[in-house]
Amino acid sequence: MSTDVVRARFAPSPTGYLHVGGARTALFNWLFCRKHGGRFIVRIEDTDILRNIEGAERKLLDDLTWLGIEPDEGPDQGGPFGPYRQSERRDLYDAAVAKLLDEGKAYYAWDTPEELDTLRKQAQAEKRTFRYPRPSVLPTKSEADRARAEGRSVVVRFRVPDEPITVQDEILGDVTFGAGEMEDLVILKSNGWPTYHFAVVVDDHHMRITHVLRAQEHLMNTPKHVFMQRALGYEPPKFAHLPLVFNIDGTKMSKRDKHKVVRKAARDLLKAKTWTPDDVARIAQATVKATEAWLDKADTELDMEQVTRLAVAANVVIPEIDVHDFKLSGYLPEALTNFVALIGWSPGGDREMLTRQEMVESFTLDRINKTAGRFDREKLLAVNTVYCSEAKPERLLAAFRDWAAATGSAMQSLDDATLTRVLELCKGMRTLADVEYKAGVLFAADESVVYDADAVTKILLKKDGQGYGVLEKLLTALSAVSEWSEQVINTAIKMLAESAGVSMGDVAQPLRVAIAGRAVSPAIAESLALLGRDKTLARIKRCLAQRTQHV
RNA sequence: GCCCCCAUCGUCUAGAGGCCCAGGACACCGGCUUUUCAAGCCGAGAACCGGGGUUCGAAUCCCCGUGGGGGCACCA
Repeated sequence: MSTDVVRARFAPSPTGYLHVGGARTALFNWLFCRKHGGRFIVRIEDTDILRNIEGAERKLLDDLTWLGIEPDEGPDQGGPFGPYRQSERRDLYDAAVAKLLDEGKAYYAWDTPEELDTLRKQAQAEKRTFRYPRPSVLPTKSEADRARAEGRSVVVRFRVPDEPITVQDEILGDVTFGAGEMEDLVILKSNGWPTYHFAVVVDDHHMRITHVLRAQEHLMNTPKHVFMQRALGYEPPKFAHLPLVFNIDGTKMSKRDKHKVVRKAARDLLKAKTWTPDDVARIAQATVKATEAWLDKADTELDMEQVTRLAVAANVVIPEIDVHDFKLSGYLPEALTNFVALIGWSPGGDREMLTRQEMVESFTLDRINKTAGRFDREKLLAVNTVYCSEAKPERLLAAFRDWAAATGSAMQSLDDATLTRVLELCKGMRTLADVEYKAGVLFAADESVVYDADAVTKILLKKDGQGYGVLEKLLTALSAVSEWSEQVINTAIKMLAESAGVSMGDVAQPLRVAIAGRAVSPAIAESLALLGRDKTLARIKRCLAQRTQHV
């Protein structure tokens, strides 16, 4: 490129939420641009009209924003080389196709899918690698028109030069492909839309893309792209193929994993005769026919809501795959990006926790690995824990509000002061969701407290119901507390434990079960302070009243 | 089947010929702390895929093998 301004892009298809793998690709492109004072472009690759999903583009863009990966040019912000949706750039592709056709570098073809399929099978039977057989004499335009008039579907294929090619990759080094290893690929589909390969080449040129950082699964596409760039007289950009990201078990991370986990659980329950096929359908709120097809691996038969219902009933956790999933699970965007940056890249030394600015400063292509990495959720959790504990109160508050709004948590209604206090009380949290898990009951209605059977047995009933005895004493003691503050409450509880000759745990635990229904809550005195005297006493009474049921 | 890429603890990685009988982080195990759950603190174990070279010297360079992965659409 004649200009020395770095321009890199992230080019997702609007087929769903942003995948974490895609997020990493986007992040690396963004970091690279920031590092070099370049421009980060987002382009929507929506040439496959059938696969486009309504609303997906918005979600994709919103997820990027949430991650702090803001485009300099894109559908939202526009820019000098727009439009930034391929569906709006048809004329560019048409012109480029016409040029290639004119110069004999591309040609018409009208084989039916069935014909191609037959040829492929034939090749397979003969243990031969199938490559589209280029006709020795290329069809003319009028022949193509005639075929079209006869109802044939006409495509345009690129005539791949019969010569070896070496692709220079900034990460992998030189990669050479032998002559005749690529077939004449379709560049214009019969519906008039360009294929991915062609649109990418044309757009990267017109958008002045200087660097293509993409996943390694695209490596084999690169020679095709370079051939096309040469044929069109474009200067190829620099390429850098990023190592892939897999699940911890080495399988590909895909949206299907969500179905897979739930399907396995459902099958196990069916096998154990815990569920019947009718149960599955009832729980999912779908037809038996649909659930059976789904159980037989037809992902599309059930939507995510139905699958989620099954997951809840089967008590399995659906793995997070999309950025949005991680958001709902309570991860901080800065933790997610930090973690994901570390798969296939490292800043060197023993550094791991980096601010975005530090990442930008230390980001170089030569520090990107060639080896595929695995997505270790445990490590992500650890990174998130560190981010939560190091976040400033304001940041944590904002992140929690963001999370609460996204999940529809009831804690949304709390005021800033209270929430800040709760967040402080919950320090040590691994995710934002932990906050609700731990402190949510304190803000719920008294009647909604459900007593965990295990906690009741272990804490209230043991030693002949010692726990209940403590609660009765607590009722009196707490009623008499002069001032309802954490300090005074704490003193009252301690004194009670001392005079009764029991440990702090013997008092705090029953009290915790009384107010929270289980053995988990923030520090007891703080919890009571937050709950308020009336509700505390009411909950203790309610717990005592249910004693008979417990026994 | 054909083409291509890759190879350090269970996982992510540091390591660009001697600084490495290999360092960090997560996980795991043991312990401490503790009114719960988390968090925190201390400690232990844990790897250069195999075989040949090159070199005074190789985790680092070369070759072969093995293993893992990716790609072979009118999907992107």
